[in-house]
Amino acid sequence: MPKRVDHEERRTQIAEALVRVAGRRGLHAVGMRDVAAEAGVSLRLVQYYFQTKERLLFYGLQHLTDRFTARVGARLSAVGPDPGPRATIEAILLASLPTDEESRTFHLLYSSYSILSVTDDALAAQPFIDNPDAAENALTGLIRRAQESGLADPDADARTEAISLLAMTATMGTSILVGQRQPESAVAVLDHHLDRIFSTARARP
Amino acid sequence: MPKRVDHEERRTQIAEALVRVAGRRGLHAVGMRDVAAEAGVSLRLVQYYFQTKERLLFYGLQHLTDRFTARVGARLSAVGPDPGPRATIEAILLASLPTDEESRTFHLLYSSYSILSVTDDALAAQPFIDNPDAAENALTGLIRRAQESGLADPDADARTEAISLLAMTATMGTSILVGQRQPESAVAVLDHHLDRIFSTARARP
DNA sequence: TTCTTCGTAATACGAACGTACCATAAAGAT
DNA sequence: ATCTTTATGGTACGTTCGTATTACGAAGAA
Repeated sequence: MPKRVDHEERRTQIAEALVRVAGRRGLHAVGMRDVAAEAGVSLRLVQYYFQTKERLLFYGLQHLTDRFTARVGARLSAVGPDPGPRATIEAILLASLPTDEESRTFHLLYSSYSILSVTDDALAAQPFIDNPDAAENALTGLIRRAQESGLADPDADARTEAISLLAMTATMGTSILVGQRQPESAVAVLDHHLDRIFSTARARP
Repeated sequence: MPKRVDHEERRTQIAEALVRVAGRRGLHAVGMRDVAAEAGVSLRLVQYYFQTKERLLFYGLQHLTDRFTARVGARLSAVGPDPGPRATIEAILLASLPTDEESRTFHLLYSSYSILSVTDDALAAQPFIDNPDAAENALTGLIRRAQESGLADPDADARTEAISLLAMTATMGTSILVGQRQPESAVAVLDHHLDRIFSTARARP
């Protein structure tokens, strides 16, 4: 046989080509020939490693979320050793905002997949559904721990605030993507709410 | 000539067929033949009233936003004559949540158009961009007036809160759409923040 | 060495899509 | 009554897409 190549590596290479071309022209517009050209391989090879376009798209989504998870992890370690809960939350949220090319692509494609999953049952059954829950649980835990440490408002509802922060981040991310909002504006809004949550003030007049 | 039909009426009829079929199968999957079949007319007629598919999509988007604006207006009048600012805001936000078939379709298609506009310059230049600004300004004004009337926390930043409420509503709407969240949960989160904003408590310990 | 299997290529096929073209009946205008 | 315009239908064209088919060189197995 020929050089016995690593299939997983090749699949990753092709999936990254998919992400690049989809980030440029939109997920709806990418064909198998585009992916092949972008990856520098023949159309037949894309078929060889992913038998069908559907499978290619699934794999691409998986690859996308994996890369994003790794990216958030890297951001977290970058804020220094043992960061406080607020810094941790801020890092997670800011990593989700489309401020550079990679996060822009991620946001665009993740949104595209989500919207697609509404009318595509096969996609709706894919694993990326549990990702939001994980983020929500993580933020809820961080806020709870901050409350126990006296760093955050003990009267705040941790889960509600976690949901709110993630929800605001997502929409404002899309607004940045379509050019309706500047990243600084989004950061200001998020910081506003972090200030509120991470204040030990008890509000009762 | 034949019966001299109202062009605008026909276009509306076809645009509504577009919205229906796109709401069912997704905007990316709708072709001119589908729209023609759904509207009960020939393919040629769709071409006759909209020369190109791009124009059909533009008109469909316009029709969609018009219908939604009317829907929100109807909801507003339904809350009774001269409602308070909070009831008004609540009506606007709840009307945006995809809780029935029409709002579900609106949310799905508006999101699809938005995502599409990121990679489609012609769509990005379309009018639907200013709609979010209008909602943001409306909510900001309502909060400001509530503050002046002593109904809302005078320390709140009206615009930031307006942005936040709309952002949360949008993301949670998508979550409902993809089946990740129940409408009641979204309403609870929104009410939580409305309670906070519409409390006259001064928070300083 | 011969045989089989794996990676890669080129190309063909059938379907679907947007668009263009041709046709025609009906209703005013002259 | 003829002519022109309008609304509508049918259908053909060219392209693109996902997928299938065929082919072939190279490397380990026998």
